Parts: sequence; C-alpha cells; structure tokens
Amino acid sequence: MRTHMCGELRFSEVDKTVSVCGWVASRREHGSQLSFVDVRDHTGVIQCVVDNEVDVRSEYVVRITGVVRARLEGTTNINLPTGEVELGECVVEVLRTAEPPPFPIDSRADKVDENTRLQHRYLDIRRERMQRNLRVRAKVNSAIRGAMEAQEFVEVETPMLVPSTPEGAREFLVPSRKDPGSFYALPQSPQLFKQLLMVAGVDRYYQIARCLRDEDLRADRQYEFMQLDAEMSFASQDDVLEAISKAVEAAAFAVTGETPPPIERMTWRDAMETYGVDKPDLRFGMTLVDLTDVFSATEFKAFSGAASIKGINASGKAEEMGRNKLDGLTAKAKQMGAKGLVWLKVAADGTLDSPVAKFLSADEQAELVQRFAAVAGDLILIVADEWDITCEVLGTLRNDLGRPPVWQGPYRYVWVTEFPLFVGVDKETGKPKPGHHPFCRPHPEDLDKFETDPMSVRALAYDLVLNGWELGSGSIRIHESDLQRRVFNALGISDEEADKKFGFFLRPFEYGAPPHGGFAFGIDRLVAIIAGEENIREVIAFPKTQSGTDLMTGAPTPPNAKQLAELGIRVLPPKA
RNA sequence: GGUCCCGUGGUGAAGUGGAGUUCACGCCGGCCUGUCAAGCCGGAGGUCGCGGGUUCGAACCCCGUCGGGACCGCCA
Repeated sequence: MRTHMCGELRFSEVDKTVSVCGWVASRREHGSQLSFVDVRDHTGVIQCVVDNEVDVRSEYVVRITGVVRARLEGTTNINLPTGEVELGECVVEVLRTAEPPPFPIDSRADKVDENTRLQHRYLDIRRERMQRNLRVRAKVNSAIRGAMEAQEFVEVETPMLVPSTPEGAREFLVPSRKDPGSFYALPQSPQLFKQLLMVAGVDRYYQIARCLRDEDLRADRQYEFMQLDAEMSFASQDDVLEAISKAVEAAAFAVTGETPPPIERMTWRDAMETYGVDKPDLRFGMTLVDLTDVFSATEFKAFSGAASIKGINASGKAEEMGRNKLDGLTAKAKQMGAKGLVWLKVAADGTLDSPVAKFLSADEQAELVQRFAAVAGDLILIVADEWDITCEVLGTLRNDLGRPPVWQGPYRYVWVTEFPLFVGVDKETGKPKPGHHPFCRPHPEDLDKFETDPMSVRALAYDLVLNGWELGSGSIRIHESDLQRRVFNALGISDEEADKKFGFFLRPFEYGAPPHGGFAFGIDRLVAIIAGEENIREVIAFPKTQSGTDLMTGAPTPPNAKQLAELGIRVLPPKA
C-alpha cells in the first residue's frame, strides 16, 4: 500500500512518486484550491499539499500518493525532520473516517488526566512518546536476549500455572475446574523452576519472564511485570554479576548508544553507613557523616551514650527550611523510630544556630563544622540512636531533601553486595527472619558466627540499583542439605517443618544439585529510567491503575453464575 | 490497612459563600492559494464525580461515597 514511511522522506527523495499511509495529524485549509494535510505514522509527520477539495478530519486514516518536492523558499519547517520537503500533486484515499479523539494525539496529552489516557490507551499509544517508549522497551528486550545468548544462556519457558508457595508475596490464585476447591497460583517469579533447571543440567538458564504479585501498586510496581530471570551453575558471585552486567550494559547501549562505565560495587554495610539505604542513589552527595566519636564525651544528653551518631549536610538549605518544615522533618524522623532530630543552621558568621547549640561545647561545634565542611547557609541534620535507625532516618531525609527525579542523568548503576542473611526478629518465634529467602548462601567467612551471632552473618546476596531504584536482586544458593539445615535451625524451622514446607523444592536437590546462583531484574523499571519516565505505566502498553483495574477493558469483572458453578465457587456478599 | 493530593463542556485551566460558571484548545458551519498543533467570522456543547448536610443562597463550607494519583505499611 505504501512505498515510504512518513518520517523518512528527505531531500534525496525529491521527484519520486511515493505513497504514504497514516493518520491525519492536522489539516490547514486555504480555500478550495489549497490545503495542507499532515500525515503521521510512527516514524513521523509529512506535509501533503492538496490542490483540490478533500474532506479529511483529524485522525482519518489515509493513503496519500504524491510527488516529493522541495518546499518553496521560506516555507521550510525546521521543527520537522521532514520539513525541507512536502508531497505535491496529492491523491488522497480515505481508508477510514474517525471520530474526533478525546485528547490531542501529541505532546499536549502529557497534561491530560491519566484516567482519560488509560481509557483510550490505543489513542495514547498512537502518540510519539508512547511509540518511543514501547520501541525502547523492545530494544531493551532484544539487547538482553542477545547478551544472554552470547553468553550461552538458554531460554527456557516456565509455567504460569504453578503451585502456591508458602512464603513471599501474596499470590494470584486460579481456580481449578477439574478439581474444584483447588487452585493454581500465578508465579511471583520462576524461582523454583529455574533452580530445578540447574539440577537438570541446563547450566545457564534465562527467561524474560512475566511475574505476578498481588501486592499494592506503586509508580514502580504493577501486578504483572517483566523480569530478566537468570540462573547459572558452577558460578561464583563474580560470575553472576558479570553476566548480568553484560545484559544491562547491552540494554543501555542499544538505547543510548553508549556503554555505561563498569558497574561499581558497594557492600550493604557501606551503603547503609554512607547513604542510609540499601538502594543508594549515587547521583548526589549529602552523604552520611559519622559523628559518634565527636560526641563520645558530650554533655548533651540526647547524644551522650548513643550507639550511633550521624549527620548530613543539606548544603544551602538553611534558608528554605523554616521552622514548619524542620518540624515536619522531625516528625518524620520520630515516626520512623528515632528519638528525635537535631538541626543546626550555619549562620553568616559561621556560628551554629540551633535550639541545642547551647548544649554543645565549642570544640564539638568546631568539629561539626569541619566534618561537614559547612559554610554559611548550610543545614546540618543529626540523629543519635541505634545504628540502623540512625542510618535509615538520615537516608530517608537525604532522599527527601536532595534526590533528583529518577530519570535524570547520569545513570549510576551499583551492585550492592553482602546483604545480611537475617533481618529482624520474628515477633512470635523470637527467631531471626530471612533477609531475602531461606535458600541464600551465607558468606563463607561468616559460617562460624552462625550460632553465636546470627545477625552479623552476611549472605552471598546482592541487589542491582540504578539511580536509587532497586532493579533486582539475586544470590548464590545453598545446594547442600547440611548447610540448608543449619539455616533452617537458625530460623527456628525444624527438619520436619522444613520438609513439609519446602520439601517439594529441596528434595530434588538430593539427586545432585550443582552449586548455582542467579539473579532477576525488572525490565519495566530499567526501561522507564532509560526512557526518561518516572512511572513504569509509561513504558507498559496496557497497565493497571493503582487500585488494580484496567480502565480500558474494565477488568476485573464478576464471573457469571455458570463459570462459578463449573469451578465450584460461591462468592460471599461484600463486607458491610 | 494508613497519610496526603486531585475530580468544573471532548481536553486543559479560572472561579474558595451571592446575578447568567469564565477562558483557551478541540468540535460544527462560513471565509481564506503557502500554511505548519495556520488565520478571521459565527455556532453548538456543562447532572461543577455522586449522595447527604449547613445556609436565605453551595462548584465553593461540612460529612459520606466513587474514581484517579503520590507515599507508608506490604512487595521473603
């Protein structure tokens, strides 16, 4: 039907007779003798000159045949890539008329309520922004496949109807018709299957896998999302990180044309000490400075004896942070479990302006100014508490005060390694809880601390972080039963209970599980950041709203009585 | 489960207790031979999300509800 795409016509095509197909982006009529029709396809827009009357309206689908010609002098349009040429002597065929769209099919719709965009997603996707995002996504998928295949990973598809597993995210359940009262679960990840593929000798597996989790939605979370899921046998942590790095770098290169610098590494401990979060945003400073030693002999009661005292310097923020906002920060710190928040403003004469300044000695004040390299107009925030609270509170305040939008460059990837094996304590059993999942391999250097100091045991577990967003995580797994038993013991899970809960998963390991480890990262998140979006809905063709509905199709909808009867399901009346 | 924000013609905004809800874009009709998300003239189009309350009077204040969003919890 067409010989060229709209956006590709250039000076080099002059004098050629061409046909283009697309949608009417706009028309400008100058009487019955002359009108301009801009035709759009996903490659761009070309101006077509019609010398007679045509009745075409916005978004009519047309095929236009004409001769490419240079535009008259003074009428080129520098805003259009095709702006040096136009189609003349046009014959217009209307392939389909169209209703006026509910919003303009261009960048003006960026301001349209997302409701409306989602209700008419097929029109939203017609826009350049969405076309670009979906094509970025396709490039990322393709580059990842290429990188994984070049490293001899084998793509294996795993089932979508799987058994419900005891731990982890809430699952979507699918009723069984053949066995009423029984349900499949939709997979929150292919974890079980990929590890069994290692037992099966696949050696290197990958899949661009759809994962489903019935947890509340966010800007960076959808019920369904895509992950690069991978697992390797006979591999060290370095092997896994290197393999995944290649996939990420290939994806970035495919879109930006630049290979990012080698992805740096940071231990979890260092991330918490310096950034106060396990997903540090390395694009800005305001790092946490340790002050515990400064106040080791302080008279100030709030600081004296505190396990960990740290602070951040919000450079130049003293002026804009009035009493109200500081009270807000304090309230947030307290809500997060801190006993309080100390703030000090550096005055023009270099002295510290703060309600607590009078409790601090001259030496302490001088040392503070020096540690933060503080100058007039700076705002220093200090928390004194248990180490984890001090870090978390300041990390949160640091992000609140300084973090740029996630898409803003430069891209700062970082591997966060050596996550703790256990995090927190189960309120009921008094036993440690797994930081990740109970199959993560403990750090070999910490094996002797297992029974004596379990909370200090590190795991061979790692996250990949980009601009403060967690892209994904992975670990080296436990492949031997004796080590697995020690972990279960530390978790307070008896052999009997372990067999009951996880036997289906662990029993196959008895047939010869190789040492293995893997990783999974979220493609939606990676694409969003590379595409310059701060919401993954912008890189998903048909996303759901925060309450989990699809505004275009109306899903979810109630089933009919026949469906329910077949499934042996009776629906309870809604709660009063 | 929680906190906060938003909801006014098709779209985006203005209107924070008082006459007929205002404007821009879009839409429809007319004019127009070089425009370019054209220009000029005219026109149509609104349950102010919904329900209740306060008031002489509510788009506006209060309560509830629905829809959407950001975040916390949650996401081993």
